[in-house]
Amino acid sequence: MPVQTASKKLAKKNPPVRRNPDASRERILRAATDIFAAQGLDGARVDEIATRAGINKRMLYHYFGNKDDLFAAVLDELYETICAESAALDLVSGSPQSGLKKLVDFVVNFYLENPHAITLLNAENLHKARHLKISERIRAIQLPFETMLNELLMRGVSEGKFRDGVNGARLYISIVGLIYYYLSNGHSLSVFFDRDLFDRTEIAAWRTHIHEMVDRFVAA
Amino acid sequence: MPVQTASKKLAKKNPPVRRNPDASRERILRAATDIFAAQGLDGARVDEIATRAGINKRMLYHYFGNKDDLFAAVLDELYETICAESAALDLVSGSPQSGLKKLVDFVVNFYLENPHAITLLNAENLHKARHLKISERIRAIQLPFETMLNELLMRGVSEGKFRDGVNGARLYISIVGLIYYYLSNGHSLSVFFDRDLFDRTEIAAWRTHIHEMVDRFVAA
DNA sequence: GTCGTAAGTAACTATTTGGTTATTTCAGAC
DNA sequence: GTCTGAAATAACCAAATAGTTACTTACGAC
Repeated sequence: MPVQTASKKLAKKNPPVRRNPDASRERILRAATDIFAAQGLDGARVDEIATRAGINKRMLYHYFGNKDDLFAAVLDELYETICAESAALDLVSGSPQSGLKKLVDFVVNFYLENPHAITLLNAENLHKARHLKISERIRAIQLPFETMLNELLMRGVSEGKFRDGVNGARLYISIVGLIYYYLSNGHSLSVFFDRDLFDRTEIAAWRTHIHEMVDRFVAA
Repeated sequence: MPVQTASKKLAKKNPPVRRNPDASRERILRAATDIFAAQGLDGARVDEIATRAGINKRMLYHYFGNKDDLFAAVLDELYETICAESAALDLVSGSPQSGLKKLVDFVVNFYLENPHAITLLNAENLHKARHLKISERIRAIQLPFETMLNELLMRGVSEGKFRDGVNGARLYISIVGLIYYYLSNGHSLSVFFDRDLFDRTEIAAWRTHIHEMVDRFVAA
């Protein structure tokens, strides 16, 4: 109680307490993304998120309701990003082979540049993707991407470059799986295989490896 | 709760309180495996593990020290199992192709039959595999497996079945990655691709898909 | 038999943690 | 100008939770 007199009394040394709802919301989301990614949903601490965001914890509840909904907001943003960036890819200009290369590089780059994504998606799947279930919007963005990929494959077939019968969805899951597992379980794998899989050259070699696998899989 | 009053009151109706240290330890480990797998390291509750194991929480601390060490024990058993079962594979009898098929089926079956493994390994890698770091023993068991796999590949090359230059470790990581990611992120993926990837026929198709990818990757 | 040790139990505690209450203050609408 | 609702803060709370204490009891060695 006696402490408050200071903030109440003098406007002199009082910091103006600038308001900025959008920025506050954004900073909470950024902090939550970092900390949920680093510690998981259960490992993350609301107080730590608030501190990292540099806001009062009460604001976090003000903007996001509760911890679980905050996590859902983080996830939603991630899903949105993945879908939007996938859909924004141009796979049709150029040859089918170069289109496929572009897709592989995009996926590899995405998970290399967004290490958050992996641990967040793991946390989400540990909880059986319960935050995703609702979103019809996701599906709406995802569909064009699937269509585009299948068209790419069909064009490859008609041009005699790809074999027939390759399923687009499965190919996509394979590409993601190859980079995702490598990064997600890289710590274990590095011990098992006695080398640092996060080393630059090792990662570069893995990228080449994925390209090879994909090329050979679709080759006519 | 009301049942326990019996044990407190009279020695007459008192159940003898049979001792069985090995069984107790084992039950704790089983319960811990289940619950760590379902909730993660941070999500799991020590009380819940104790209850599930049907023992007093104090015993858990008696046998395993603390929560983290219990998790380490669970992980250690898992690593041991994976390495032992991998090393026990016989990849040399039969043709190189059938040896490789056997390996793929083993890996796929292992993760299908041990769904625990995936969430446990994810929990471990969220913590940067800090429970694995020590174990030289793991590496000692893993090495023969690597050697066996490389020999299989070399034999395939010399028999003109496989192409040259395929790296055993990378091939293995690819195989695991393909089934692991599919199962680990199946909940998200099922929504994205609007079908139930955990359906029996869907899983069977995925197994075939992995076989195809591997075959085409190593083919001469 | 008896005795020391390990197995087992119930009740407790210090702390952490998600979430609230009570209150103040800024900023834009009118 | 002033008024109202949203933005912001500090202090608080109840429940949950990892880990303990103090004690009892079975069991095998001798």
